[in-house]
Amino acid sequence: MGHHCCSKQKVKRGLWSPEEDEKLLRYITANGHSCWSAVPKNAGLQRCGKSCRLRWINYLRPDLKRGTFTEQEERTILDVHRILGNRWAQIAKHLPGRTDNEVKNFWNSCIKKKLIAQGLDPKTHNLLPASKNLLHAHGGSGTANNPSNNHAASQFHSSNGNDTPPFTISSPTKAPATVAVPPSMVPPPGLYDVANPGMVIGQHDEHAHHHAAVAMQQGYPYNDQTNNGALLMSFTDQNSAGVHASMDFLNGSSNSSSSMEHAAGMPNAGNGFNQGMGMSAFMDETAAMWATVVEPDGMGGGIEMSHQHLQQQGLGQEDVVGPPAPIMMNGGAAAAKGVDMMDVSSAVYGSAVATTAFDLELMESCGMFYSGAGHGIGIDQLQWDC
DNA sequence: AAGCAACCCAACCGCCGTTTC
DNA sequence: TGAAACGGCGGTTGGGTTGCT
Repeated sequence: MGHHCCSKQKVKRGLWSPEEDEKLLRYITANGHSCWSAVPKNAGLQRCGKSCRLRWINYLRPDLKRGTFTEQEERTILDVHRILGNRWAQIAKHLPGRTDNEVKNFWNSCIKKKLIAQGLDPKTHNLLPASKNLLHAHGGSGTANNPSNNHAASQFHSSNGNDTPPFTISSPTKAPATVAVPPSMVPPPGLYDVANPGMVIGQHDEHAHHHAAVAMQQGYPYNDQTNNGALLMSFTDQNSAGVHASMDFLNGSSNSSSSMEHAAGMPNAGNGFNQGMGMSAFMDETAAMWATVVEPDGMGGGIEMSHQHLQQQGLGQEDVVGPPAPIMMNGGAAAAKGVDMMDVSSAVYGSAVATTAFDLELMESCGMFYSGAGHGIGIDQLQWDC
């Protein structure tokens, strides 16, 4: 059963001949395509309007970029897909000259396989269960989240006795029904314990200038109910010497990679962040949140927490400041882990310097910061009125 | 060289939301 | 207000190409 516009007339199907291409190209160049259903008749083609539209969009359009995808394009696809999932048209909008069909084909024939080869689920960008099991088999008692749930954060445990995972992947793939954050709830810059809404761990002030802020009162600043992709996703690698962080979104309008550049891009928003300093935070379904602050030189880092809160958690400042120290905040039980962070994209592509066109427009286009009730956090607010 | 399998990608299918009448 | 037309999208298909045996 064909499309209704095709069922009315006898139309040709299959590959387009050069003659047909020329007819369509000539017609649209001269007349445009205000009404696709009229195009085949006016252009003298035995095709349905839908087929003409597809041919124009995917092949004849003059602004199309042909040829293989660049590494940068590849990274952009990966980054955007992580957030949007299989919304190829949206992804393609961030790749000038590329069509949704092209992106989709490239994903299915190339990127998807790369991810699978890396043991990652191409849908969620999480580790595949088989890979998780493999890594769990390295030993150590687990603090793992529900292992049957591929969406949960995956934690692996090294044999070094400190129960520190070799790396951690967290990907909040299930968005809450609605993240409605009234403007009054938009918190000031500071570091927040997501598991305890309202609990301010760190304040932004002149003296504690390395504090980063994540304002996620009840979950994720994410309102795409159909998407299963990860909003925030990072690897943490305790064995890495440098401090790397990843905030895979929020890299502002600047071109940023998915690792350090993302983290460094975030502070560009201004208030609440210092230039060149990034924060990485990611959460899992148990509302656990990891966070770290990254120094621009990649040597410092760690998290500064309020002394009061540290005491509440039975931690001293030295526990979290200094060495790279992402903090896991889960139900108020903070645990300092000496881990560094590496973005999954870098893990896949082995590059931490490539850039992406991923930008704030995307965030808005997917409704990421807007609640259904109209009380969501706007991009401008997310940047803290920069 | 022939046969086969895997891969690529252009095109189709069917659904959905929006617009028009 | 509802039906039809239309445009757009994501999933799927199938023919052509390439690589391997």
